[in-house]
Amino acid sequence: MSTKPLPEATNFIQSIINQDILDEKVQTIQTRFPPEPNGYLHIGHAKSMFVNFGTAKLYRGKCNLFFDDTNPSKEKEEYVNSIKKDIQWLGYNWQKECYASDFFDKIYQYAIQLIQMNKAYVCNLSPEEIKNTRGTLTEKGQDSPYRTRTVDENLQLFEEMRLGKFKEGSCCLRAKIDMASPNLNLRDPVIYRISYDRHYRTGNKWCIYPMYDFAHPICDYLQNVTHSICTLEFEDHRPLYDWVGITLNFVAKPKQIEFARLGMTNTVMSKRYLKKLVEDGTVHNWDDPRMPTLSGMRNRGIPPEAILDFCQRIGISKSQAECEYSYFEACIREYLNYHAERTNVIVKPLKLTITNYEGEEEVDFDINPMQTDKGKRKRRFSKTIYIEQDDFSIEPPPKYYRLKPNGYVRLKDAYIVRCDGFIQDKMGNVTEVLCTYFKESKSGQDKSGIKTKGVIHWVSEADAMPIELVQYQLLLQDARYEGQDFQERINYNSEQIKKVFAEKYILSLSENTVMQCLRTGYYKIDNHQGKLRLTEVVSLKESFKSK
RNA sequence: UGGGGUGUCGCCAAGCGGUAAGGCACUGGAUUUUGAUUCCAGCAUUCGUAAGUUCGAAUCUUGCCACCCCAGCCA
Repeated sequence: MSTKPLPEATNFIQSIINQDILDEKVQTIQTRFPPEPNGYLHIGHAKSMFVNFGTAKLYRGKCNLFFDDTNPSKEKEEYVNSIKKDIQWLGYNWQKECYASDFFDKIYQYAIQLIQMNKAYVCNLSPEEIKNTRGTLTEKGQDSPYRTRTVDENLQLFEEMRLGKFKEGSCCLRAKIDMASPNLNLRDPVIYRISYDRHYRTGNKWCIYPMYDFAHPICDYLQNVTHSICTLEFEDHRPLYDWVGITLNFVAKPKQIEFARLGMTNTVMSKRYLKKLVEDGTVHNWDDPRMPTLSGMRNRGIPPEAILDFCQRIGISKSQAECEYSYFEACIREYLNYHAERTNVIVKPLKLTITNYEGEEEVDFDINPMQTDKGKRKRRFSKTIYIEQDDFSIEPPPKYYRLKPNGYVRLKDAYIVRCDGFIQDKMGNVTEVLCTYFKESKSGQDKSGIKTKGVIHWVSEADAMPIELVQYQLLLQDARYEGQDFQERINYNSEQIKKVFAEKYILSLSENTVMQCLRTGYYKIDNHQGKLRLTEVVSLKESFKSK
């Protein structure tokens, strides 16, 4: 018996594992993260990774990456590559990289063993006939007429299935359990089926493929998995999972534990929908910044640490939960506020001329006010600068702290200015603001005595450079309870490309990706084909709220 | 409807018979050269509901109620 103290259980999974260790049922913990390579990973998978990799780490155990590739019609190499990339991006390392397809030979042997034990039979009922004889929720099913075939006959037929002598759907291998079971999964489930689709890894070597319910417990066992953690919808499958282990006499039986999958407001998580968005061209690809995929989030500038923090904070339970998106955003903001290097970007530029200023000087600003040891950066201040259009108003609403005619405002890290006038075009749009500055009000050495409530950011003409703005707007209605059609639920507006101004020195940063917190939004600035690009994803729902 | 689950603040979520943690959101107020951040303060006499056991129940028992999952040769 180990004297090592058990990790304190912070969720029900850990309580179960602690008990298993106390009961000496297990020593080292082995888990697995089991995606099917039929799409890209999304934030829901991040929760699964957090549970599987995180649990293994907590107990100083191991976690494998296991590709559940038993359905050749849906799986692709592209997906396994993206999955591996996304896991690494999140910061997890797997112990072994396994594939269900690596175990096909062994799974096949186990099927034969089952037949020899008279626990499985080849059934010639059509899929529709199987459906019709399965019974209903309230009525028991009927035994297949092929249930009583002899072991030798089953062995012979299964071999012929493997050799490709039968058509798809003409027969399958079924476990012989109980057609009267109240659990539908136990009514002689299909465990092997015929498919002539080419498998992306095994090619045409096989034309019979194990079903999830048969392959999964075997693969877990062969990987020495101690705790097979999956989502709630598999709870009904646990008796079947256990049946396989017991019937095949596994020495160490892995324990299946289920937890609630992640649900979030204002977005959809199901791969079916995400795939549809990609296929009908609503988004560019799986990694479009509007997608809730991990690669989409990466392109949107969401740091992996924030995703993991979110998974940590929402907790693991069995209640079907739907987290508010604002919880996730809080995690992102918290991380960015502490880590993001600040820079100044003017999205909608408005020229501001300081009429009584001549020449040029340098002013300092904190690279990150949360971490002053990161130092300061120099920026040029001059007669002509650009401010945000929103930071100037001719007819300001009450409590408007920013620049207005005859009003004062501080230019961050520089001087206080007063608005003396403005120039409009024929349409009445303000094209330029005229100001005077106060020499004694310089940041850090202010002797002017002027108090300003507002502070606005700016970019000087000398430092300004245009960058491409790629702005995606999305309006995601949470229509899960509204029963609307999918198309009505999700309306992605087309992107807008604009010119914005940023400061040149963001080019000189060692990393080409700079995160910035601007008010409550988040942006990503990167170097795209030699040009600076600002990516912004605006939730219309949120922006309505703020107005 | 048979089976399997879940019900603790608007949203997550601790609690596991001794008298309701925490986070998000929200609301006040203080500091502030990002209307950000930070900081204080407020926010469930009550744990789906009704009985019962107990000196004492969110925690145990029983009956109701609500919601989710299952009738793919998908995972």
